[in-house]
Amino acid sequence: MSKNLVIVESPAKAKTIEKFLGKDFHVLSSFGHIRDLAEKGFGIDFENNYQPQYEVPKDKQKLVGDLKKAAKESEIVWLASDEDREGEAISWHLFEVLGLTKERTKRIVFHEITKNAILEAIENPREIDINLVDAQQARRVLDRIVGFELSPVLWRKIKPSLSAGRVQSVAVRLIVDREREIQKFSSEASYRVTAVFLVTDKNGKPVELKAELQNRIKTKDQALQFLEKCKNAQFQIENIVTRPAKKSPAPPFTTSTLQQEAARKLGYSVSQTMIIAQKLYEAGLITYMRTDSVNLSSLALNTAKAEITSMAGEKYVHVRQFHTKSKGAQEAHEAIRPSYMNQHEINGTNQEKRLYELIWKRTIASQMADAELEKTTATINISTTTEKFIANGEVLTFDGFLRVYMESTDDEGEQENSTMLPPLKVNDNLNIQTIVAQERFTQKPPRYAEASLVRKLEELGIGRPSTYAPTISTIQNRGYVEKGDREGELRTFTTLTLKGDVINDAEKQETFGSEKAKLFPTDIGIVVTDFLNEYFPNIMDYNFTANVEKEFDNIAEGETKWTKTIDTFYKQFHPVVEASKARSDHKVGEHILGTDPKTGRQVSVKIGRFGPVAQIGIADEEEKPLFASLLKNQSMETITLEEVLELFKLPRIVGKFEDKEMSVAIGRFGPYIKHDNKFISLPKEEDPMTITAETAIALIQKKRQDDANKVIKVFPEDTELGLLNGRFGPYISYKKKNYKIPKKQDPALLTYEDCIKLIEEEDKSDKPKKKKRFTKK
DNA sequence: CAGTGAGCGAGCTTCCGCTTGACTT
Repeated sequence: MSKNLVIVESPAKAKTIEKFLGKDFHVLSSFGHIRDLAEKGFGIDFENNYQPQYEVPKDKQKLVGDLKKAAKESEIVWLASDEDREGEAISWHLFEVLGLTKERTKRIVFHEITKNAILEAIENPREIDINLVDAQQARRVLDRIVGFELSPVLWRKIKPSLSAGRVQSVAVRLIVDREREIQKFSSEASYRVTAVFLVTDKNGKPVELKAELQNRIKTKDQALQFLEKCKNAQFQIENIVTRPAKKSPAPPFTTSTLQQEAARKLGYSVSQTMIIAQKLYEAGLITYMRTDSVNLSSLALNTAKAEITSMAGEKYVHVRQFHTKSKGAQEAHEAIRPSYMNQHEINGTNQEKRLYELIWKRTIASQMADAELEKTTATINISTTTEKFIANGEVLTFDGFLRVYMESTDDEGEQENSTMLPPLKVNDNLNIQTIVAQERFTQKPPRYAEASLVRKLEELGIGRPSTYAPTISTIQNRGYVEKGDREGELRTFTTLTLKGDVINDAEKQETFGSEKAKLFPTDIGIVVTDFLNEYFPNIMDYNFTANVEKEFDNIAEGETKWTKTIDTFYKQFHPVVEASKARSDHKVGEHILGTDPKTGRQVSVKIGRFGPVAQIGIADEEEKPLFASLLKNQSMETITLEEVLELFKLPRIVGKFEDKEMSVAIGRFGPYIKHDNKFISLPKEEDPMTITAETAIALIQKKRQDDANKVIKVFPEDTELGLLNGRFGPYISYKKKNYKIPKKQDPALLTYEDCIKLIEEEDKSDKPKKKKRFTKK
């Protein structure tokens, strides 16, 4: 055994570091935190000054045992977890759990995985910073209190299994607030006026010069008046200004900017990006992918410089060190960059290749020279009015970093590619070709996509690089938010065209506002957010995290005791929770739409056990109430009495087939036909209210056909056993459980005995399943 | 995997941040 044991957080890091340190050092990994508050209950002793009750979780016990053993066999244990609040706490937990002593324990930190950085860290050990650890304990305990006090209130008031927390509830609020902004938004029209002139280029050939009127025009009448004025006007170049301009490269990637760019340029979801990046990291191709730092190691800077020089020449090099702007950044790691700058591309899946290329380009570009431009603005005078046309031109005089990388933006605004202007002189008279006044509308604020929500959270200092992707998943899994598309709407707009002496007035149509893979709040999300906003405005405040972070900083500085901070918070927070529980009115979010004209009973909507539900009658009445789930595209906020009454027209009998009734209804998975106790989903284009018996029969027969194709083989020995074709290829179905078939095996050749063998093998290897924690559907 | 939602009551759900696998419908 080695004399020295080094413990880091990540196994990939351990492998790299071991190479730098040589034989006397053995490097192991803690795989993140090794201890946490007790899983059940609060895990906090409220009677005893908020003493945390820590436990080693089941899946960490073996690891902790191994670490203990390794520590015992080593002379010195080097705790090398990250240099941030969480990392310090990990070191402290290791110290406590492994039973280490101060004499033979050293705490070291490094921000980059380079040999020099690590050797230097070994030269400069320190002790565990208990103040920083306390700041982490405060963070942990606060999050537990907020989450575990609020969630049960939601179970009681709205629906079981819901959740609330410092991060997720604010994330949902952002989406709900944005949705309301969009609803409130009314777009304003104005006229954008563009002119096309004919001028001659260097060779005497006619070319077009496009220019835009300085200000937009408010109304159609005014636009017409303007065009009238232009009919007999002279157009003359009044002024030409040319000025140099620069574009600078974006900083290298952090977790959040990588997620944004991968979404924009490659169309990856936030979690997809992280999974692919993890692969690249484990293969040693990139640095750590969960980071808030834009910092690059000096090694990286030097090798990037060399790479750019050999690729493009020294002129293209501009070494920069960027600085993190985001709130609450802890900068324990480098920016995300390629491990080796001279590796332009990699082997791997297509997705891995593309993500790597993106990271490589962004990193290299960040160390390249600014792009240089020459911007030209020509002002064009109109003889009959004081208004001016402006023509903009742009010439790239030096491409600089643009040679490898251009950052994308979320703006879908009307951007015109600026190009070079033809040669112009002041006082030149211009030949007008057309002037077009086109009606344009102000745009609704866009809904958040996954990545733009992450950007907003980061901006507010809410959440950490390691939690962005899980948070996005959580709010979708809880049913607060749904990712979806919205089809664009059609609208007409007016285009006025002046050509010669004639003004043409035309109406055209365009679609607008279509959105893809955006986050929409559900009724549950809206009701939960409204409820939390009402009772817990402090927690829901966009600045709540930033405010408590200041408190944590004070603890880290040793100015405040962490239990004092928690005590102050809890004494204020807990009574509010109790008060919200005591509220004895009906379900939160319930509202009454009117009365059923047939029975005179009350019609209302609320969040039920299975989501939004409409109800006729109330529970206390002698006659039981009737219920019907809202449709996917309906919202509790906007649904009308008429629409609700429609819902109760189902189930509807559409006719008979083979002497059995066919009925249509809407279930958990959408509209379906029920016939002979079998269920058949309706395709999207069929409306359950209008579907005919003929169509229904056709669907039933199609379903029978499909089912027949599904079966590869059945066995006379046992009717419960079947070989079937499924979404993931052939499989064995037995007693309602599914079993795999080995890939190389031809399923058609399997005998009854083969199948039973496969089933027994798989049942045997079925390990006791872990609690479903992340993958709950 | 499917028409649920009363009422009774037991027992469960839940947070955020560090880390990787295991796991397949």
